Amino acid sequence: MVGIKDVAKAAGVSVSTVSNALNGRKNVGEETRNKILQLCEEMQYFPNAAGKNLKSGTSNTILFNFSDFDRSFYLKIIEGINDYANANNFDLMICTNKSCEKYMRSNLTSGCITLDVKMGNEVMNRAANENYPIVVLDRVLDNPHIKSIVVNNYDPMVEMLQGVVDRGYRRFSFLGGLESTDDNSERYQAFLDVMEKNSIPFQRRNYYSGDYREKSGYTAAKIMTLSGEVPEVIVCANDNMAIGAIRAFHESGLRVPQDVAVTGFDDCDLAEAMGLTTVCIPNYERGYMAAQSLVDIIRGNSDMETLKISASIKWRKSVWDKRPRNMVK
Amino acid sequence: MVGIKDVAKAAGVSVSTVSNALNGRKNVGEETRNKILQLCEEMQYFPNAAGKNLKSGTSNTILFNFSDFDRSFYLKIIEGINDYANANNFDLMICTNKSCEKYMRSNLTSGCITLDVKMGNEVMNRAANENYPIVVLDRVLDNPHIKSIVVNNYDPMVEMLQGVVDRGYRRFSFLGGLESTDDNSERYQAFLDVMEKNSIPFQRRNYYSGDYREKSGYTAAKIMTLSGEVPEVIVCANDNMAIGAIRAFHESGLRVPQDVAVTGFDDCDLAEAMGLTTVCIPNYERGYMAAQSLVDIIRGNSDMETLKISASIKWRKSVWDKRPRNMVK
DNA sequence: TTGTAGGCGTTATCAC
DNA sequence: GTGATAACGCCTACAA
Repeated sequence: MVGIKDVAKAAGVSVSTVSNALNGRKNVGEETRNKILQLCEEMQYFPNAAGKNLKSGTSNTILFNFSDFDRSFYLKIIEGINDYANANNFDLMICTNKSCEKYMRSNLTSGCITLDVKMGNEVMNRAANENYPIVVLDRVLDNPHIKSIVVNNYDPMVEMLQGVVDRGYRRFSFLGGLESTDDNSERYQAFLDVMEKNSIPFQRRNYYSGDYREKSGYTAAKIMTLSGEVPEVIVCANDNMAIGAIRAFHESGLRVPQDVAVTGFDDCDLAEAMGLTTVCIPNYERGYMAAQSLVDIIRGNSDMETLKISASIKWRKSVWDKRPRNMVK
Repeated sequence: MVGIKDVAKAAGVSVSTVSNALNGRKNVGEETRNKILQLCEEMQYFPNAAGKNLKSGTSNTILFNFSDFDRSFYLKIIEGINDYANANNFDLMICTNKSCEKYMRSNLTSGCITLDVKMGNEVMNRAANENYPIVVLDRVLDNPHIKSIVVNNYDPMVEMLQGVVDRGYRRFSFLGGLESTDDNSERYQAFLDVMEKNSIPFQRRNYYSGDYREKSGYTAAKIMTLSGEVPEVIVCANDNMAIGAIRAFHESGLRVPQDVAVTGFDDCDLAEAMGLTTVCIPNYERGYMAAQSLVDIIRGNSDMETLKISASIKWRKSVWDKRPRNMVK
């Protein structure tokens, strides 16, 4: 590995002159600078990030952390982050839960965006400080150096479910996601409130527990069909589980929506193709805004208020209108 | 930021003793060790990766580089890499093209896996050496420190297209991907060879240029419909473009496969849902094998032979059997 | 305009 | 068992 020292020796100057030349400082003679730059080229010198960061303590790099490879919208979020970062001269580094703390707590990065159920609150609270801001998605933390960006789950869920009720559905089941997540609580609360508002009785045994993954939706739906407890509509806490459920119903010979309707949440790629009625979360924009917030904070413009972003409803064929005059459609 | 030095001061010992204690060396007294460990806990000490790497020159970390957020199979590849890395005590760090060279050339990582059309060969050739191996997917490079893992495009493409011919199709169009890629050349060559073998004339004007993205497939299909040059079947160099084409055909009122059949390549998530006939690349396994190869090389077991992995065909409803007796189906 | 020296956080070597 | 001390590659006063 060729370092600044080797270049200095080759150029017959000191290391500081090389450093100055490379960093575009003006206290270097025209001739010297050219010679150094040319040598760097020839010798294939490349600055070592470790050494650089260690000294300067600054990196212009943002870290993104995730650990769930099942949900393709992560790519959209990364794309949003990447676009904002690139446009603002920040580098992007991505890691999974396992090595996240390592990169947060070593001036290799200037701040972190995290969207990872496996990431513990303690880890974030330990890492965040006035020099290291964190933006967390889908979770609200009470820490002056951590900004939250959450989706407004409640309102669109209420709106969608009221629409389902209005279309004539009465017998509901709910398929929940990870119960430790705020997302799941809010979506479930919205569900309960709509039930109550419309005086539709709901029994806890019609709540099925899932983990947001397709397989858990599949399993839940299998259980329903085997036990003969298939509802008129199954409301899922996310699309993946809804898709798993649809697959299970199809395998059991049940038609969606004729025999059972299904709703999701997220609007993932597959949702459109499968005709799933769902709530659309603007993921690219979420990533972009997260990066924007983080860079703002790094630059000292600290708005740490929780940001709530809104979502919209996509009506598709997994729910139809049960009311008589529309049956034909 | 609390460092080893602060802990040493608090414990009333020297920095070397703290370092020794933390790294589990046996030349530290039982009592001293306990006191140090407890202090680290209390003071929330966390080792700084930059300092560590700078000194040790080793990192047990593998780098993955990609830049295309349009293709969801990247998540599967990442998952494969992550699983192998975790199981073998390697950390995973992911970056996009922009900052890749920085992380390759600064002992923060021990090797790199790259799958990125934007990554230039020169960059890889500069970075790879006996201490820094690279595994590159979908590209073959002539460099003793770079191992290639490629998909056998040719054989499954020939097999699939022969099947299409056997089903009675004769008027073909080909929708190509980025022409600089080996993948595209091989897939196209397979196409040409099947045409020739079956004495089906193919004119170059029925080759449409795309860039692997959905939009380019959409555009190409729009052009076909508008110019009235819709073939019996359109063979696409990947799924994304095939999906774009299907969308365009549907918008123009054409049915798939009744009015026009479509084939893809990749077997992305959407392919199954949309019923696209395609070639299935085992992505999780690809990622896993790439990580395995890289770790092997890092550990000195250097098999640098190009690895060719095979793919399988998925017959779905975007191609049906045109021959009379099966028309009904 | 250029060079010297100290330090960023860590580990390794070698005295004690 | 423990502690100085010198590196690793780079940057930045400050001195020349």
